[in-house]
Amino acid sequence: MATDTKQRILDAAERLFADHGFPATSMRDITNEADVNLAAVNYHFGSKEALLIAVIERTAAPINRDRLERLDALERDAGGGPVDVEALIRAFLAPMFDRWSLWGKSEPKILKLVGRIHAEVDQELRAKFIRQFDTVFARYAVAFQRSLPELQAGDVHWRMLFLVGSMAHTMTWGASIIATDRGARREPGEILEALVRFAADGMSAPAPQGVAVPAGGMR
Amino acid sequence: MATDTKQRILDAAERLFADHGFPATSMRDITNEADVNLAAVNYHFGSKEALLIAVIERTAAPINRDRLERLDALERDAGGGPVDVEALIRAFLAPMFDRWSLWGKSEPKILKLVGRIHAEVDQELRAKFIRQFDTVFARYAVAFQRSLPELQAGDVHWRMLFLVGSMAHTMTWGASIIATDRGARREPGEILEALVRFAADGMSAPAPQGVAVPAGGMR
DNA sequence: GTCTATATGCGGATAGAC
DNA sequence: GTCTATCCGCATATAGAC
Repeated sequence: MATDTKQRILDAAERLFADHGFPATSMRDITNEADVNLAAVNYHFGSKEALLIAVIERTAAPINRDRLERLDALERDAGGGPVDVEALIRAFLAPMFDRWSLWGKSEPKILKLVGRIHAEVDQELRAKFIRQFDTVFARYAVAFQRSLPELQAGDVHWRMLFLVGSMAHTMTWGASIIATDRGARREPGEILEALVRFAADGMSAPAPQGVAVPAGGMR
Repeated sequence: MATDTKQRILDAAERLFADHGFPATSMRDITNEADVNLAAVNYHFGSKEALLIAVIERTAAPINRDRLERLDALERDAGGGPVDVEALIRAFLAPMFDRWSLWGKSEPKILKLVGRIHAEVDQELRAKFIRQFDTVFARYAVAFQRSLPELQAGDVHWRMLFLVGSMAHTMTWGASIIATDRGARREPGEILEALVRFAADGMSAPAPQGVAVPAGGMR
């Protein structure tokens, strides 16, 4: 069963990379967990790094495709006009939370891993598969700019960085918070809505006053 | 020069841990960078892990002390009443950004590392020095709850997670964005204010409607 | 396709001379 | 306190039998 072996390796790698990170996970860890032979990884994928890329591809690619499709739909409906900021944020975030929901009770390792990708991986390696994310980021940046015309492009970028940070951190640590913190138990859908609310108000906050204040406020 | 050797090891470790992460950085990398002997690390610190803790202590401890002092001051001024949310957020964030400013033009490796700590480090290791952060988090959670009484405690926790995520991500990736993205160049103080604005509006967003809505809004 | 056995190198840590 | 030399285990990767 060749495909089964490949799948089991991918599943195990996903779990372990998510829990311990890429550098801290050895191929022996992976092959033990997957209950396959050590040599199987190199046979099927070529190298540990190639395995990581395969894992990422399997998980991140559909999410990013989904993000772009939702953005397309929103822009089509808006007919060239600005899209509602909250809808924009939801379109960006929902593809990740949807997959969390799909996993039901079990921990969303996929997302923890995707969260890690944003935060952990070394710059050079990151660049290899962040290409697709950069495309998504750029498309959304344009859309946000159109919906928030009073903001400078740089301000939009920074606020999007804040948004991505909230998302990545939530994906990485959200599950363990749910596990430990009694009163903070929430369904993925509720967390999504909480984050959408938080980010929508943050994104729509008034633009920073430049150096040239119209006199009155300062001093 | 014994103390000099210790300092150089700490400086080099800080740089390398920040850039490549803890597991991916070898002691040989560190001692080469610091231009000291390989054995010096174990002589002065005992182990690689103990070195990481020493690095963290040197950087994170003052930041967290600062956070608590600012919170004390705010609560003293408020005389038992609720503290302004924006002031609360600024008190939490400013200690990190202040240190960024202190570094002037050079990259704030310290902060990138602190950002990584929140995102990368393995749960068990993390627990060792996150104690102090947990204290800070808990104190601020109480203060936020008092300032946002319409929110449930769990909602406050989640929003604080979003806030921490924005901060950590900004610390980890902010410098490289400044370096690459022309129009996004900002002073640390400006980024702080941008993040305060973003998070203050996010934190103060309306509470999520529970299941029992007073009829009228939905449908 | 899957296995065992092994090549080869890097990892953290230490012994012991100076 | 600082150095060299070295232990020893684990890392990735591969050769070659089945």
